Amino acid sequence: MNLRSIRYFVAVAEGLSYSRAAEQLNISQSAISRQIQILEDELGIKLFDRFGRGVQLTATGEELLAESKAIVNKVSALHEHARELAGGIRGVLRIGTTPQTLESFVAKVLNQYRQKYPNIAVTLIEDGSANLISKIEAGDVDLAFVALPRNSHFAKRELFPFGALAVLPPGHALATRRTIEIDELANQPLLLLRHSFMTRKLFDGACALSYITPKILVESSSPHGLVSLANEGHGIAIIPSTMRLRPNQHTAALHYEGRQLGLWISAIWDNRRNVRSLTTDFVNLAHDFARISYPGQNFHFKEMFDSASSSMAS
Amino acid sequence: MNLRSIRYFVAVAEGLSYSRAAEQLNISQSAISRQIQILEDELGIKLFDRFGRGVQLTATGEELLAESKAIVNKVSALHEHARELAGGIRGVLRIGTTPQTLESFVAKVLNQYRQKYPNIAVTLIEDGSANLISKIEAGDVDLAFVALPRNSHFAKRELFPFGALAVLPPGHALATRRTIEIDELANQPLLLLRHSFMTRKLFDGACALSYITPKILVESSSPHGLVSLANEGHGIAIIPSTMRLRPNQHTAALHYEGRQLGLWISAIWDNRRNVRSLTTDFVNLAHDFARISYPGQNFHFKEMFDSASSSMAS
DNA sequence: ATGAATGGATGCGATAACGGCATTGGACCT
DNA sequence: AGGTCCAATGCCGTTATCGCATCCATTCAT
Repeated sequence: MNLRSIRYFVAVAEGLSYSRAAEQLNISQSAISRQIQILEDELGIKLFDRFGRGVQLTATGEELLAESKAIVNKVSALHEHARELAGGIRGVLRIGTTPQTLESFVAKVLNQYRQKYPNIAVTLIEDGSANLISKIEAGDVDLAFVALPRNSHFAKRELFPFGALAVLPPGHALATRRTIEIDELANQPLLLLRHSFMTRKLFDGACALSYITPKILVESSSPHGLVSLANEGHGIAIIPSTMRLRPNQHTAALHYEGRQLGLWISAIWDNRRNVRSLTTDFVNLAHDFARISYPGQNFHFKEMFDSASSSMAS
Repeated sequence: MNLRSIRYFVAVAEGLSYSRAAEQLNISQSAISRQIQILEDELGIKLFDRFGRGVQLTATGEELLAESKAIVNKVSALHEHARELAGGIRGVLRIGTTPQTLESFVAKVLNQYRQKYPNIAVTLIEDGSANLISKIEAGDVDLAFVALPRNSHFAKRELFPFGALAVLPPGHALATRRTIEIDELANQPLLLLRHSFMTRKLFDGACALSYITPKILVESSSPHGLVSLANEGHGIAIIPSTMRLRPNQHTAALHYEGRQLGLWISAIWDNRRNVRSLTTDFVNLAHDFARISYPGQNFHFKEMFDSASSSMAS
């Protein structure tokens, strides 16, 4: 069964004439005649009664007409839908982020994006970095915002740096410093995030490389909680620079061997898959946004930001 | 846009493999590959991501899959529906009859028909003979039961004779007769049906040919009413032999020049149109039914019945 | 009644669509 | 590295489809 014959059938049934239908479809009348015959043979049914003057739908033809119209319409709808998707006019964009990045960055970009492309439904999936990378791999999300390991094969675009900050209790010996070396924290009571946080991974990595075993006082999933504890003098909190803090909150950047302990947050996606314009649009928007403002930009990362290129590497 | 490519797309999407889909559809893998490419080009959309190992639906492909499946299913349904219609398993049969024929004959045949073909919906259209013939002409009904004029070009099958009966008041001079010639009614007060009734038309025709102007006492649309009036002695009622009467009701057959005044009730249809098996089935049933019993068969029409052929003339 | 006009059917040849086979090329596994 | 799996592609035969011209039946007008 062919769509062409169904289309012709509907055209003829609506115009009640082979010739008219042919004209309307910009084909010859013989083509119509043949296709209708093919359809009739295939279905084993007479669709039209032929008179000298014109044709007329049979009772069975009448019954099948509604269904046929529906099919033709459905196909048109499919085509239209596809065209919209191709133009990125409509669709679903699935974005994965960590809760922190969502709050501090993605949410703002998303606002702009929604204004610019109101017909695109964005689905946000919150998860840890590692899980997000799996989701990219599996195709469950189109795009993720994570700090990417260096050996990853995904396409990425670096957006902004984030680093580990130390929040020092008021009056602490290090409270006046703007930067702190990892070694200096060796014997300090520490307030740390859980292992699922990229900040914690960075910190653990630096400790391991420095042969330091940190004194962990508290391990929490709440950066804000750690900051409170620090302010009350319980210890030094290690938090991501992307956190939104009180303006007068004193912090120091964590360094390892004189270099800022941090990574680039990137938009990453899978170039082996079809990359839609929806996706690149979002990435571009995020990139432009990060050039102007990004979370934690007041925390001395200018040099990191300037040094790194932001290219569409694969 | 071609149905074939949509089918292939669905098959691949469900099996998540070109080769598997090809095997399932009994075609080569290359055919699949091409059709998917054609579809992708046509829609301007990537439907699958190609990896070294297999393929995977893109997000857009996912979105279009549901619609595509729906289309494939709709087409299957159409095909199935058509197949049923072709086999006469299902469908709508539109039958036109006069109210009298309906009550006395068609209703009984219809009962049998419904038992035999329970899935066929029968629509009954009641109307006068002339209107029914127009409806056949226009294709508004598939089949009609009427007394057909001799010059009609429709296909017909003669079912049973019907004739004009005279109902005589008790004690009337002609009350013992079994047959009455038209001339004998010349000066009798008559109880007649309206002109829309075939019986009346026959009677009027015979009167005209006999140069008789009948004395019309009552003109009614109710045969039963006429019979009542006749029994009360108001005059002679002229009614169709198809009427159901009390067993002891005395009647005489009306003759014109020695011949029974009557016609054949036929099933008629338009052979220029597609004639479905539903229709011929009903005709055959009606014919078989009439061989065994028909309304008014106890009124001396055996010779008429035997003399006429019942062929599928066009 | 007869010829013109209308409208669908059909034979024929050109062409596009389609499928199969064999082969290529990339990714993955061992 | 070699083998395997799987999709892509070049080549070629087959089928589907179309347009043109023509035919045929019916209808309409003169």
